[in-house]
Amino acid sequence: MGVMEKEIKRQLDILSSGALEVLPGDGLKAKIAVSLKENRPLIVKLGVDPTAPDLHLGHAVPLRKLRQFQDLGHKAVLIIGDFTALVGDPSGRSATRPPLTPEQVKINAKTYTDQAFKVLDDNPQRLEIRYNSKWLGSFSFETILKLTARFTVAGLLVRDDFMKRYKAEQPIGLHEFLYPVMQAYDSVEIRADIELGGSDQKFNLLAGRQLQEKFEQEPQVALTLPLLEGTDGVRKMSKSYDNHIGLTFEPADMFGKVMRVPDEGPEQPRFSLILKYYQLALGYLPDKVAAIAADLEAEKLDPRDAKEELAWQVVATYQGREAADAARADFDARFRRPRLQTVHADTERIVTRMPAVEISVESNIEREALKEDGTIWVPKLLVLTGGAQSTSEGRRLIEQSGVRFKGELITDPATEVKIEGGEILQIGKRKVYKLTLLPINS
RNA sequence: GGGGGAGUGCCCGAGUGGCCAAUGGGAGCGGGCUGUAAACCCGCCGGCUUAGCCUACGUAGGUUCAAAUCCUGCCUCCCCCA
Repeated sequence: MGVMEKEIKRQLDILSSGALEVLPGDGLKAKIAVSLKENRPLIVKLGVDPTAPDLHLGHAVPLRKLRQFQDLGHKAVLIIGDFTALVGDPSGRSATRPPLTPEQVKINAKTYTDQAFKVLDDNPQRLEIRYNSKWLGSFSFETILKLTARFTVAGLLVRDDFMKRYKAEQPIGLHEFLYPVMQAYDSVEIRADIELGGSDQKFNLLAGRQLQEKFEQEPQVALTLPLLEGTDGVRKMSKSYDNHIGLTFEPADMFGKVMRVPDEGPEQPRFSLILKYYQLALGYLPDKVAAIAADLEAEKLDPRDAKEELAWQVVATYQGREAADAARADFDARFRRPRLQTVHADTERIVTRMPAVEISVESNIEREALKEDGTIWVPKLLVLTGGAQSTSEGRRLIEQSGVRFKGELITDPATEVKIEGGEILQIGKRKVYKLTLLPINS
């Protein structure tokens, strides 16, 4: 095998790892070959819809793949779909999604790129960011007619979710047909060699190929990535399923959420989900993933430790190493060896993230929460600290043995405690507060 | 333009006059257990210093001793025909 062939194979192995589909099957190999022969980087497109400001680990999957391309010297082009977002994203369940204002889109796009830069290489040689309103926004109706004439209704109806909805007699907005068209045009505009997307994007990616051909460009290769399961280990990660791990979550929360992901999904090989996270959420190269898999299999690596490392890496990426270290120490202290009861004496030392809650004498006497002698009804205290939404919830927590004040279990919802400052209040396993008493006039 | 259907707690969804703060599932929360905030088991899951009271079933009225349930207007959504 020649040097060239070896390099092609190396890149192909890395880039196709973890991919769900590569269409056409040998397309990626051909693109890499051309890239090497002509000594030019491939243009790799990833489209982003700035409709939702909250990004989660699932969104990071294509970003990781994009990064792999960058690391091999290729050029990532991030398309911010600000134009499509203005129209309002019709795909999926949430039927009434109000069109966003330009300001919102701008803010969302900023949030997105801020997060994306934590994964991507921001070297301008390797990364370009384009807003599709730049070209789509100025299209005349005539241009649109010419564009749409290149697609047929039957062709669009082939699309899985359109067909399903059509058969199920669910509504399909006319403008929804234009989505693939717009996205396809983006590929033409930037002359994409490869476009990445989730499995739900397959159709749109293929539409790009179709349109590029009409514009006499070499059609792009569509590379789809599997959807990452959420913290339930079953359904795809999504905010609407409440199983997501947000990229902006508090470090401790983020760490815990990763730890909480099951080792494997139902009826899947052991540890498959841990490995999937390594591969997709962290973008580990195939040989490293294989090594972890082997160690797990041989019981050289404890699955708990594998997951802990995973959690650390995730937090480190988005929140920094220090935060990751702290989150890990915190997790160990709270959930690992000792039960909380026995460790309580040391809680203050061990628990790294312990929000100090200031109880203001002045404002709370006015609200009749804190009495003049410094005592307070516990359910009220729980609300003041933010540990409970309502005194009713506070009551429940107490009734269910979830509340400790100065290490002592509170069992009666009517209990009042005296606050002098410095007391530790624990609510459940996760919430620990240190109370600070603010004197009057401070 | 015409005909039909629907709006219930964070989400899905039962409930068609009193037994409804409203079945069930999911999410969430507390406890137990544990390598794990997994799995599993038990409990909670509108508010209120809570054996009681208040507010709630799109919205505004009405019928009734009594309404999520019946009637009317309005709003929103969906389907079919054109």
